[in-house]
Amino acid sequence: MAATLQRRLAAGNKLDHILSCATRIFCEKGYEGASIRDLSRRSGVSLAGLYYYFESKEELLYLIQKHCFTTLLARLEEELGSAPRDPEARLRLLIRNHLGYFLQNPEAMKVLAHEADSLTPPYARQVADIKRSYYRICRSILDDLKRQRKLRRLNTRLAVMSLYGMMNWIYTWYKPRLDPDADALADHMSDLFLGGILAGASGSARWPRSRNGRRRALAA
Amino acid sequence: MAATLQRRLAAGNKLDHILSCATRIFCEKGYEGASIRDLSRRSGVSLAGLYYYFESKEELLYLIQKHCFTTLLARLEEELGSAPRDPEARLRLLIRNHLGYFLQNPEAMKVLAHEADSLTPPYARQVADIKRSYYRICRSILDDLKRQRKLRRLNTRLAVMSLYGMMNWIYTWYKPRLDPDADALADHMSDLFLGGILAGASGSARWPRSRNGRRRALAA
DNA sequence: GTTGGGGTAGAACGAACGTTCGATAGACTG
DNA sequence: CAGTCTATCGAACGTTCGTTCTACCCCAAC
Repeated sequence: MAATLQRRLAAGNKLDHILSCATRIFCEKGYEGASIRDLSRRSGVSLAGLYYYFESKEELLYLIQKHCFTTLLARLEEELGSAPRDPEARLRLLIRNHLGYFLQNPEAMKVLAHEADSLTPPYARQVADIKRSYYRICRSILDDLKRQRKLRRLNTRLAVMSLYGMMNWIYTWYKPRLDPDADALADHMSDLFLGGILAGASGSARWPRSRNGRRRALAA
Repeated sequence: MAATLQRRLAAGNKLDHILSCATRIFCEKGYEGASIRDLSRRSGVSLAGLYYYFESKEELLYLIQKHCFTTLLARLEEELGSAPRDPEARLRLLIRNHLGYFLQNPEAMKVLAHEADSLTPPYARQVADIKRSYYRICRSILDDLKRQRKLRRLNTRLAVMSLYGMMNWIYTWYKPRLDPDADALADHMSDLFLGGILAGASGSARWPRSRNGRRRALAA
């Protein structure tokens, strides 16, 4: 194990090259659909040679996911460290960070979002831990916002999941030529989400609840 | 081809059984990760016997996706047919229809959302056509809403995609015991989305644009 | 009572899979 | 110069894949 690590440090460049090829292939064909032979062809490394750099196909996916989530989380924590205390500002920062990283690394983004369930327990747990940290940051910002604005009816779990859904779904539709850039997209989603949170869940009853507990649609 | 159709009509029940087993397997292991042998075991039909009912593994996925999208679209069109003209009401109805169907068929939902790219051209195009119809209904409702409320800055494409992202991402996190039921979820997402659209994109400038065209976060 | 076709399955096909074996070439170490 | 270690490869291993071949059973029609 220690020997493996040393090897990797010595040959870091080539592993990086392999990982970036693997990311592209997983993105194009999915984890299960991609083969080590595809990776061999694309990277120019022989089939057997690849196994000098990793132990299994699954570890390959793990390395990609771990690296991306770690980077994403580290960037966010750094930015939040020197950010204002205001929850709205912090949430906007989180969204900008998330979309900025995702649109800069669209292939990795797809592998993160689409292969979230492809790892089995030994690897899956480690990635899940990082993801949980990332989730919790967003959730605690939202809890702060809820307190600050007295949003009594806000279900923060649902809100977090809705926000991540909006953001993570991007990989299925985003066209760089057609759609706005990362910052504009972040503004759009920040406005949409914050507008919805602040307008809908406060006591202002813009959409009054009907008797059975569901909201009625307004007739005009 | 006509003979194939006749066979299927005659033995419709068994094909249904196979399709429902296949849906569950695709849901659990993904399209690429699932094998016809899995399906044989689960359905109780021999490996060769299965091929009496479909022509290939890919057609199996196609049949599942086509059936689900067609049902979803038909339900929506029926409900919208006898619905009020008001775009907000119609949008709420669309969301309720979408989530209602998805949470009633969670395995199929995952296969639709997660294997959207797994079909190759001959099959993919037909499914894409149905999806496009479904997308356009939502988009045209949003265009109506934009006109009605004079939401000058609303990018309807982004709005539609954000909404679908919120809704389709559900399959990654929804826990029936923990989370609200379909109607409550539909209300939550309707309020969030409509609140965001109406508050953020109107001329009211709740979040003033900064000089470079991006919005500034408020300091309180 | 024979015929014919719908429905079924055992066994096998060739191809592709993830992984490993054994060898080799070069570079550093004593 | 002998010995070790890193990095690499061709070839092969055993397994599983999607699919098909062939034969069988059953039951209705003639």
